[in-house]
Amino acid sequence: MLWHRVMAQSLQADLPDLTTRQFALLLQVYLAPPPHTVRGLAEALNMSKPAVTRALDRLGGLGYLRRRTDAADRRSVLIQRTVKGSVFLRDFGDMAAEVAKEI
Amino acid sequence: MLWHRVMAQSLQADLPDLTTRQFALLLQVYLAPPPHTVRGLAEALNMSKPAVTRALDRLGGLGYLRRRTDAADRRSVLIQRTVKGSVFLRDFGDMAAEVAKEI
DNA sequence: AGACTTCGTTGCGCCGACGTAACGTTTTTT
DNA sequence: AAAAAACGTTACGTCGGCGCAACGAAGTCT
Repeated sequence: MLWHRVMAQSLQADLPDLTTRQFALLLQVYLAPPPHTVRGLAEALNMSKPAVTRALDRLGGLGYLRRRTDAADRRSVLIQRTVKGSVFLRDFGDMAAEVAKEI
Repeated sequence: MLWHRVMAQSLQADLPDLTTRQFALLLQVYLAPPPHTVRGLAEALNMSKPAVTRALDRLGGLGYLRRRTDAADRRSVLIQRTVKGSVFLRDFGDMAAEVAKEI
């Protein structure tokens, strides 16, 4: 019910409209233990590597996470969390909690 | 945490990948008081009418809701719930509840 | 009855995300 | 040192959803 209100309001406010994959990727980075690489994320979420790359472009552009080349293996890119992403997910978690309460 | 697992599993299993708008529309139909018309949904969710029409095509194709021409005003189309849609949202609600518990 | 309004849908061009394949860079193997 | 492999990105064509505009069908007004 509140979830519904938040989604409706999210559309009304023209908030960032994330794809299912983009959202799943965000959750994976924040809720699964690091380190996170492009390849690892692609396997975990059954996405192609290019799809992960583009989702990272999008989420990075929104400031929800950051890329960082691995010092130990310069081929790899490590995905890191950001304050802005944490806030975004915190808000979403609160919403889910209130939804659960009303059911 | 469980939400995250479900989304990840949803991708793994190639479950229907709903747009934010499609999902919001589904929630609106199931959680807001009827009757639901195309125009009403468009206003409530800040979507254009064609967007609503096509979202209904998609969700109807999945069996998550049904169209029904209004007997009183044959111009209007009433959007109705289905068992399949109820089950889908029930599962999603359970997921949200467990997410909330783990936080 | 005829003009006008309202409802949902369809046609059109556009933009974003997708997967496959190819690429440059870095590391590992022999 | 040369060859092979691994990592992430980019190029390319395709598909789906979007908004705007136009349409047919149905109801309302005078």
